[in-house]
Amino acid sequence: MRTSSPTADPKGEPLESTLEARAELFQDAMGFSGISDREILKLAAMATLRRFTKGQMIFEQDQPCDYFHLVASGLVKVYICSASGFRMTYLLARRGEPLNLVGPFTGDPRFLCAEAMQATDVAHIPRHGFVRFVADNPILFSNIMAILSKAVDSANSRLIDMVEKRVEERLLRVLLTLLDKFGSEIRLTSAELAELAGTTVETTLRTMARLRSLGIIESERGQITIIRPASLKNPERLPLWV
Amino acid sequence: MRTSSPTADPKGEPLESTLEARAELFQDAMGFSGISDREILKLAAMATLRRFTKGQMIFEQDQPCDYFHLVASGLVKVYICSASGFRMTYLLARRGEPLNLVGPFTGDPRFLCAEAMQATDVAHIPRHGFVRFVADNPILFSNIMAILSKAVDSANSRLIDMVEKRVEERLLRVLLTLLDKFGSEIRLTSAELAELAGTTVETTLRTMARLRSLGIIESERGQITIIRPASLKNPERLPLWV
DNA sequence: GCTTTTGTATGACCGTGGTCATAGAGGCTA
DNA sequence: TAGCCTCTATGACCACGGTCATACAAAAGC
Repeated sequence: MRTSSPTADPKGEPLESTLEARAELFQDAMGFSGISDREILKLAAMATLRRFTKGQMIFEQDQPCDYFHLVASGLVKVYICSASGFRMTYLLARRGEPLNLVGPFTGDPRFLCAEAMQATDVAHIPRHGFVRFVADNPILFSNIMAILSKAVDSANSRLIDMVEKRVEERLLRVLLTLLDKFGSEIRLTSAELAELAGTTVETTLRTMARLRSLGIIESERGQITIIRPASLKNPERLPLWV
Repeated sequence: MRTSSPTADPKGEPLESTLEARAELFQDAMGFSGISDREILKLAAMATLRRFTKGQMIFEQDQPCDYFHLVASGLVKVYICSASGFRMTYLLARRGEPLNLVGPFTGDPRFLCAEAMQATDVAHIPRHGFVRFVADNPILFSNIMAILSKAVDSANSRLIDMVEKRVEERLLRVLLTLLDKFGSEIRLTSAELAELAGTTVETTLRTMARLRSLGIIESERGQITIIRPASLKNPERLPLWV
């Protein structure tokens, strides 16, 4: 039934898991609220878990999309990569967050790459099964649309930021977003922050030095601590989606 | 039945139209392929046409989304507007193109504004009716997802362009896109081009002067003619989505 | 133990492009 | 015809931030 398109085998190590554990994962996954337990079990039955090590790719750009991916544990960055190697991270996903909501519907290759930032487990559902499931549970459509609308808005909002905001402002917005999502202890390197803010490592380090001298943050290798969260919460500054 | 939320009356002048004319519009509208004629008639029955003059707003940001909009004639730009007044156009829609595919599903206010660039007619469908129609015609979901996936990819791709491409390259990409969509005669001003490329009018004018001296384009007031289309078709350079 | 790699830190340089200014040409209305 | 607005055009200025360089500390590998 499958065409002989250049599909890629899923990466990562297969992982044993119980149906209940998978069901529990989908139960409170982003975008899956309002689905009955019985339906959730169908999803869980289709899913398989795979384990990825730090730095391992979960999917790469220009590959057809054969699976829907949902993070079960760990942390994943989803980014786009330009021809010249420039990266822009636009999603940091942890347990319960999907990596590719759109891809499974078309199956077409996209620009996106996903990479594990830590040891990470990811649930895979074959795309056709996923699409059929969504068709059977129309509530999912509204959920997915709501998420996509945020994603599109966020991307467009960042576009404007790139034009009219300087690096410091963009970095503050990234920090605010991370504060909302991960709390005041942010375990990211300057390189990772740079990819989120759309700038270089050097400029990020310089800007961080300024923020440190202002007493807004403290930092050590691989970790940033936000000392004065209030100073990030400028009413002009909304958190990004991610 | 309607809540007393701060809904805005639709703008523009009501326009008489026949059911057949509206059906014909939806027939070949973007994203509506694969719908039976009988179903199309239902859509057409829900729709009303409104006329807008050049410069008139079709919807504005932070307004709840009460209608699905489809362009029947003319040209509309959909853009986001920053607090400081900076604009970034991300869609030029003409006959058959929807203005807000996502909004009707959530109804929430978004960042977007839509403005008529010429005398323009737009079909309005109340959002609840539209959502119900989509639920009854699941093919629409895949169509919409396919369009959204392009929109998200395009936004992300432009994000990368903003970081690593200089203005000339971005402008060339915009010109290539416009060439594909409108042909070699592009009836836009430098200000409109600037909003598409994410730069200022002055820089656009300077860059256009350079392209003119290279013999790539010719231009007069309100119009750009691409003389050497081949020179835009660098294999590195993909057209944007719109 | 050593070496290598990764992350942080900072200086020097300078190009792109934003801002402000001025000016003229084309089009519209009164 | 005058007056006004829009669009085009171009010069002068300079700051933000990218690039390249060096240095050092911490972690990781062998």
